[in-house]
Amino acid sequence: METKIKQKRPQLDRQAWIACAFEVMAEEGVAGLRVEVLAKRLKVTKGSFYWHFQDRRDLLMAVLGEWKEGRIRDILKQTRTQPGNELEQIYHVIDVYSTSRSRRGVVIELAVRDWARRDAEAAAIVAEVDDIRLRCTRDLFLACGLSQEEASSHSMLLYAYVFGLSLMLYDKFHADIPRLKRDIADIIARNKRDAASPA
Amino acid sequence: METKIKQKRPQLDRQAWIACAFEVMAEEGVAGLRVEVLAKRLKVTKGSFYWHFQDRRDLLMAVLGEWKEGRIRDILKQTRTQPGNELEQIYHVIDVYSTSRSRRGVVIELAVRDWARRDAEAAAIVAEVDDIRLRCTRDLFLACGLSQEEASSHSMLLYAYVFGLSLMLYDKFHADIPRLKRDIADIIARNKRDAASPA
DNA sequence: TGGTGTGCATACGGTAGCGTATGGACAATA
DNA sequence: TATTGTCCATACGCTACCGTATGCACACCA
Repeated sequence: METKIKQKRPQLDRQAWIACAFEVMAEEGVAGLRVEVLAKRLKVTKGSFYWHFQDRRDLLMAVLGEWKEGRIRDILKQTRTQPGNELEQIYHVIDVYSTSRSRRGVVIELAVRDWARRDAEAAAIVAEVDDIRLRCTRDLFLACGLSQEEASSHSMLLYAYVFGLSLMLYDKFHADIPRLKRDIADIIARNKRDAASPA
Repeated sequence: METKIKQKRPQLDRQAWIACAFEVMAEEGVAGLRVEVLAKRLKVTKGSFYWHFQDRRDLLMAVLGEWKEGRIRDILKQTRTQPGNELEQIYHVIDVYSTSRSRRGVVIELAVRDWARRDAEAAAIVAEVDDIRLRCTRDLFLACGLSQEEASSHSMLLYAYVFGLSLMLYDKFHADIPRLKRDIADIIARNKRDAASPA
């Protein structure tokens, strides 16, 4: 004798499919992003899917666009700061992008980059995002007084490090990983420490 | 009127299938590693495959084992050096593992790590390889006079950097990428440079 | 010359997935 | 109340796979 719920399904839109696609992509990668799998998750049939999307690629491109916008918005947010606070902000960026924080975001990031290795359009988007990110943190290093070349090197090191870290399985290597990460952040943020702090 | 070639196919063995599997994995990732695709490449049918292998997973495990052995052999080779030559060897490792060198090796590396994200056995192998690599370069840093903690940090930074670099698309960022890479290698190899070289 | 095992071909059943065609429920509207 | 548009279900054909069963050629061996 259950209350007769009207079961008014909220009507799906493209956004709902895209959101679900990010979920699946985080778990299975782009290869696992199948129309019928998404349909099953959303408890509809693929008749619905092909109403909202031209085909599978249409969805993939929508996912890609959304990812790009989100990543750009995020890096701008993470690197915007008050003048004088740039060094602290650099540490913040390293921390935020270091795996442990948002496992989900990292996994999606890796899935997209894996995708980009075999798809030109995805590669173009990733290249664009990478370029913006590199410039954002380079500007932080510039504000800290590094030269153009130094700032560029450190910015590149920063990103390569945080992404590379997300690829590795280093649990057995050292007992105090957080400490290692702090030391590494120091190296990336200002390798001048040894020269400056004793002065 | 061609010479009547006897077409004596050389008889395939497991090794031939595994070698072909590495090729396909480099191009398509683990997801693209299909029995019938390999068969087509080797110009046989899958009847042959199931003669040499139990099933698809049997091949995958063989690939994984081979990858592990090769990676361990390689890191031992790349980090073995004469006493006193350790710093140079560190630069060598950074250079060798930096993308541009062996595109093929890098792509396979990424494919395996992508695989490890969803397969426990692959993850275990990757963890083992990572651990060995981290220890190998840590020993180089130790020989250079760094403390245990410093050596560990630098070793971790080194690997995260080289793998992370292979994930990125940074062409537009800077005109002289080789120079940036050299500067970064300096940072990783000895962040004491600024303190030491003026002395 | 018959026998045996190796290495592969052929054929089959089964699943998963793509995209299409068509129809039906339901709401808004006229 | 009839009409129209929106959103989804159903059913279909097609391809790419997996794994199995069985047969066939050929070398080697007695």
